[in-house]
Amino acid sequence: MTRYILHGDGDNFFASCLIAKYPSLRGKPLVVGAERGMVTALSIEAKAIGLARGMPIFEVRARFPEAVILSGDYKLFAQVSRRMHSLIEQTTDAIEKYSIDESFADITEAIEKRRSSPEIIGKEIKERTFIQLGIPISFGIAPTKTLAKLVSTSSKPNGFRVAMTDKELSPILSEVPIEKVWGIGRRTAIKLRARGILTALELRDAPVEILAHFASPIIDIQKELRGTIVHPINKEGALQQSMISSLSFPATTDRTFIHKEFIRHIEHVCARLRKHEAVGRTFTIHIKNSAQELRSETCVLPQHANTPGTYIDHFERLFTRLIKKGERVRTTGICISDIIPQSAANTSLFDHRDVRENEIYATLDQLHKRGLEVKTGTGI
DNA sequence: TCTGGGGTCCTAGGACCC
DNA sequence: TCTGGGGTCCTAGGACCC
Repeated sequence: MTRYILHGDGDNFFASCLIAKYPSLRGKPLVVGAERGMVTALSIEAKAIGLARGMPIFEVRARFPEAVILSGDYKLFAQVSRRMHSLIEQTTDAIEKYSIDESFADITEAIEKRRSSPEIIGKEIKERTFIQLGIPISFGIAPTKTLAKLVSTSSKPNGFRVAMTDKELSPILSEVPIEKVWGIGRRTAIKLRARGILTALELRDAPVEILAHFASPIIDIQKELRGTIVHPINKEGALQQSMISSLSFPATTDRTFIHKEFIRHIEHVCARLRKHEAVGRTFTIHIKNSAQELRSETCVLPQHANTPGTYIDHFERLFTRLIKKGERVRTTGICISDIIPQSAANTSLFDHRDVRENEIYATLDQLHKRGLEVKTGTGI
């Protein structure tokens, strides 16, 4: 049975949030990203004068003195994001928060229950979010997530569009270059183009023989473009599969500094694990050097854990293997995966030190919750 | 000890997304 | 064009077991 899938996507989300909070910014060429030294978001006016994402901030200052340059306010963005999500949730609980400024929702039941239409229900959501949040969000309604994303994008800026039939969808798909289709990146686009597939419409209508040369994700995308759901709505609730912390700095060969950065990453991710009452087991550390090469080392812990001491024990071995003498390092990062709920971990296997460490960190987390700043060292 | 086949975990990296 | 931080999923070789 055909479903009505809604996709909501904030327009220039970071810039729009800041404009909603500081109305005096409205109409100005606003650039967000001062804290990273790089443009991460732009207002419409900033795009109009030729600014683009990824541009270094020093270049913006030099070439566009009229631009207003701000740092991102990630607490504000997260807050607006949560509200956007909960406003859609008033219509259906079959909702997936896909990213900070995007949500998918299945509004089929809402339409049936109220004997209504996708146009009416969708418009309601659109108006509700615009009035409550004061930021433009574009919405698209189509039979699958892949199609809904293309439809919402085609409706920008501040748009709303329903496209359920071939007749409605084909003209939209014919305007979409192949690399703009969700899941098709630069590499795959090159291969598809080599076989004469240039648009979303051409991918939808491509014969099986041609797609046989490609891996299954492409076949899935084609199904979605044809209106068959391959990627269902993922409701909230599941734990993340991995947690990452990484940070860049001016390239250095200072091993002590690099080491300290890693320890901070470990403490950071462990704190997040504990916040989610989760534990992880697969531990990867990575660096990027001045030649932009990315290298990593991985190990699997004997048991799941969420306190720094356990990770630091294994970290020393990985660190020695990873860092070459005299290498100029500009990014360090760690990733903890194989994440499961703490309750599902076999705590009876914890050794005594783990138990002790867990108690200590539980106390620290409690203090932290009460707003007391607690500085931890490098684990126990 | 080698020969063979099959399964699973570990590890490193790639491609893609926002 | 790889700027930057946080994610997902897939692949392929090697280790190790039966």
